[in-house]
Amino acid sequence: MRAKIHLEGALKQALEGFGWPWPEKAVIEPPKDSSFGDMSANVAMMLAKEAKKAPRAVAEDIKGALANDPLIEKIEIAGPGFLNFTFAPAFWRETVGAILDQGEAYGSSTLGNGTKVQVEYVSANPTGPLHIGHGRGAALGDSLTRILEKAGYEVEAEYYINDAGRQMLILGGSILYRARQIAGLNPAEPEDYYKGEYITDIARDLMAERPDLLDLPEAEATEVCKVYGKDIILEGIKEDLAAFHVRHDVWFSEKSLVDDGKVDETFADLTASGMGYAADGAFWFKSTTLGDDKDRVLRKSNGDTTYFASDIAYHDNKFKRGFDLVIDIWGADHHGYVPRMMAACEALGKPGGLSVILVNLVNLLRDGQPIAMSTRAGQFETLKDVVDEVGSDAARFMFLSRKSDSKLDFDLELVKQKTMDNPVYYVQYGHARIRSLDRKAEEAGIKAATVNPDSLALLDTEWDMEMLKLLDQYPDYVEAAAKAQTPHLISMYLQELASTLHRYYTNCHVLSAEPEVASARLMLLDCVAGVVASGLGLLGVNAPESM
RNA sequence: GGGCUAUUAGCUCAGUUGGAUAGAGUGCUUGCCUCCGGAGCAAGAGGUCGCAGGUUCGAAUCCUGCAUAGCCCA
Repeated sequence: MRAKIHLEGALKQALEGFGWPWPEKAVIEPPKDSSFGDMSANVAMMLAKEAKKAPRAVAEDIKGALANDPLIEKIEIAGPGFLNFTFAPAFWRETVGAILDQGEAYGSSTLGNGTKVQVEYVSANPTGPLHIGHGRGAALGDSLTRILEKAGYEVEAEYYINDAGRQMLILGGSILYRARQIAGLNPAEPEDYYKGEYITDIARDLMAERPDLLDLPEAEATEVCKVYGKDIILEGIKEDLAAFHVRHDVWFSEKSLVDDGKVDETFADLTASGMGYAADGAFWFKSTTLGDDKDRVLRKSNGDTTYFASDIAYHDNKFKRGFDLVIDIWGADHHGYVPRMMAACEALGKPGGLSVILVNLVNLLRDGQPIAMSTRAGQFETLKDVVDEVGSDAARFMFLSRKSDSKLDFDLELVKQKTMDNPVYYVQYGHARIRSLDRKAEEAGIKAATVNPDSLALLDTEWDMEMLKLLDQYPDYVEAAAKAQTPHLISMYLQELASTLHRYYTNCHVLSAEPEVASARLMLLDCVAGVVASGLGLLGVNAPESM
């Protein structure tokens, strides 16, 4: 980040001197191949037309203007018009000071500038325990929350409880059915019901608490079952999420939305803005004006409101709570719903206010063999089972090491392994290794150096430089992950950081070096451990002192 | 039937707004311990970026068609 800021400033000044505009699409970043230098800029190519010169000639002019910068050691021009910069070692060494000064705040930025963001995720119907697929959404949402906060956004995490629809009636009916079975009444099997064993457990508990249950009228009994079941299941969901270190600030009830008349309010708003109308005894959303192929029903002629209607009202409510940006995390099977929801937000006067992240399927495997999952049939691997078996850290890292919108193979045996097959151990081991070194150093009476020109000058090997350059990039990765809403960038950075650390460890011995050098290296490794811990923290993964 | 998303090394996957010689890990081959945790490090081999056109100084990336797979809607 320091390198990027310095270079951008210097380039802007140089371009201003020539009277050339700053190209909007300029890319200033470390080149993919480090043999090209420390930082690379493609501005010359983009200015060629403006300056009426060949890209190479433009690059030569810029190079001349920056020739006297004391922090830049070397400037090279590559064929296509890239300017490649190599910074002086002294510049990189100051990264240590920046990291130690900022402490845990290192990596934060003002990118978000206090923008109010809501991240809504998991939001599974309270009709059964969370399964592995919900776990992926949970890891993503929680990590994104942490990353956005680090990047200067004001974030609220929310769980939307679908407690008003048909699924809840089915839940009530399922519990009642099991209760009657337990009582030996031989009831008729419902058309559609949840078959999991947990339903029977809930029915048994409820009967102990309400011995009068089966004497109640059908509708009332179903209602009692529904409310009781929902509360129990929701409690279980909260426990599972807590064990997975997932945070929700607000638990928002769909039922409260309906009961408070918010749906009708939103209908009125839509009518006022010309985006809603009544016809054929129903109420319609005029989505055709926003590119949909047909208008959508919000309230059917029989008076029932559709899922879409409560979703619009819910998003209306979110915006009225003052969020500048609303991020929804959904299962990828709802992708067809995205344009419609986007259109609805536009109709609510918030174009661009909604961002939907899709989370694809998780294939749960054991030793390469698929484990069958089906919620309705009651046979599935729950999130709890998986977390109990492989641990929260390994599961979260696995979920967050791929971009969300692609299918993920989750092999329990691989995720559990404490080997190179499993990147989370590689990264955590890096942290533990530094801490182990700290303990050894303490025994030997060696302390980390303080930041001063003498101690910094001892960080003079190629591995020191490599390490410092990568540490300097951490804030850039945080910003990139926040902008693109992709936590897996952090995971990839951490793997690279760990790899560089292990290389450093092998090539630059600490305790056997001269005492001053050992102290300087301990100081650098303190920075590395801090950044590893910070990055793992963004993923919600623990940074262990020893393993 | 209409639509969305994917297809990159043997395998699992990165690749930001179009930019340099397309990158990691794993697996395979071969090296490195009188030394801080070898749970490590290093080197090598491995590619028609699904196929065919197009756009331009330049395409894994953008456009069109086709193939295959998954999902959504009717």
